Amino acid sequence: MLNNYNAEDKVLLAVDCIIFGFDQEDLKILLIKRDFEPEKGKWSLIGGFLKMTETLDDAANRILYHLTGFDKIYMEQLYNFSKIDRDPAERTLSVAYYALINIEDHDEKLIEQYSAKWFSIDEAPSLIFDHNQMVQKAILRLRRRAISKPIGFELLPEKFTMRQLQKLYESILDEELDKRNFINKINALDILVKLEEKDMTSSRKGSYLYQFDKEKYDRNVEDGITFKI
Amino acid sequence: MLNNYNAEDKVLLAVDCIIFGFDQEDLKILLIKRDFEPEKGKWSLIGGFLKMTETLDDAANRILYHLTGFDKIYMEQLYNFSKIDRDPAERTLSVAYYALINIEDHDEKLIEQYSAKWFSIDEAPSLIFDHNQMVQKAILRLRRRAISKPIGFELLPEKFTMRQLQKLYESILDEELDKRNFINKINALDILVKLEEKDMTSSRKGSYLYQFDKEKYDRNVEDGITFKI
DNA sequence: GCAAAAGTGTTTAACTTACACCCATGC
DNA sequence: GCATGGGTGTAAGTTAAACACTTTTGC
Repeated sequence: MLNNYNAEDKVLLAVDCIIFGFDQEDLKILLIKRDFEPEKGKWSLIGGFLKMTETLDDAANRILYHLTGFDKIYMEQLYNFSKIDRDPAERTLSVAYYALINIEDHDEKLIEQYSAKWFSIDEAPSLIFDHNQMVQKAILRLRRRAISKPIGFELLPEKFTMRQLQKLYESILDEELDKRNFINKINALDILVKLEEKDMTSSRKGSYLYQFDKEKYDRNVEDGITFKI
Repeated sequence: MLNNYNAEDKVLLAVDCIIFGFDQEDLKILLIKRDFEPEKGKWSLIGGFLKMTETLDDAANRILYHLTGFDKIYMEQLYNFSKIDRDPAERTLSVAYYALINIEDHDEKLIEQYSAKWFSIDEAPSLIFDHNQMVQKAILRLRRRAISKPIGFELLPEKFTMRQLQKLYESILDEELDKRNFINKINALDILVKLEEKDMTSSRKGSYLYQFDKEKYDRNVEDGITFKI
């Protein structure tokens, strides 16, 4: 270990974002067509480079804001990828972040402008560099989060039906869940408010809308109390 | 997002290691007295800077090897800390790794040479920069790992008693466990071999020694099958 | 009236927890 | 013979899993 910082190597540090969305059917990720070399024209995660004056969280937020027009998105640092030649152009490390956004909220113009597109997880194209690996790791992390705390409301509209919530969990976990057991578990958590309103778009009978209640959540789920879907 | 790598900022990237050990009583971490500025003379995690020619895992291994004389240690990347002024001398990011080593195996000479010392988790001194935060995060991660897979054999000698294993888990989780329930759960995993030998140092009756069986482990626990202590 | 999705409880099985006594040995 | 830590099983409680029928309403 040296005591002279000047003698040390400096590196380029990228931040790449796995942006998850949900369209009431499938879990999706937002990808862009890369418009510069290397690998121009191929699909890629959205990313950018860390600036001297920002933290990694700042950088991830900045990058996301540029593409989607939103800040205050749920976001979490995933892993630092550091294979020597992961970027053929130059030695670059990349810190992957994953983010959850409500697919209906984003600004379509911005997305067009960046040639971005939503892909279902299983239909996503092959990506540049180690981005496929990043996505895989992000899915696993999301899955682990999802079974231990009620994450994922960020992926739904403000008001949603139980069925939508269940479908979201099914697509995150990639398995079917029992309707009654699911509802019982969610209700046991006591973190939602049932509204008077019904959603009439998906059935003749209509289904009650629910809303996530942050206060209830903090009261009932904080302190790392976990549940199991 | 720019398309010219040269215009981007480069940063110093440190790797800091939280080294866990276990002395049959307490969970410990290995700290060093820093012998250079800034913060010379204060306690710190062991660390170093990433070199152009190595991955983060390489760097963490190199740093650990220098201090302990061991390679092939269990190690896992924890998080990338990036607060702007975390190092007052210069903008530096740090990727924290945590490692588990058998406290009896390490090379004491090397440790003396670096003025390193083992501290019980609750008696550790205040550390430089954001190193306390790193340690906290590492403990939480270790705890989460410990309850979901039988990690931690790296912290024990090759042959160990059930009591030792239980004490290790108790010190990781910072709670007392029931002796019978613990043994039943561990046995249910079927990943240990019970030896004929007994350890006579801790009681007159002596207690059977066990050994971790990698093959059994792979056969019975692989595929992310988790358990709960 | 019928198709399509919504809503609702109970029984069974699995797992987790709590708990207390005898054993072997060295001194 | 007694003090010390080692070893062992069961019953009760809790949690998770499996399961099917009725309701509403637009067409």
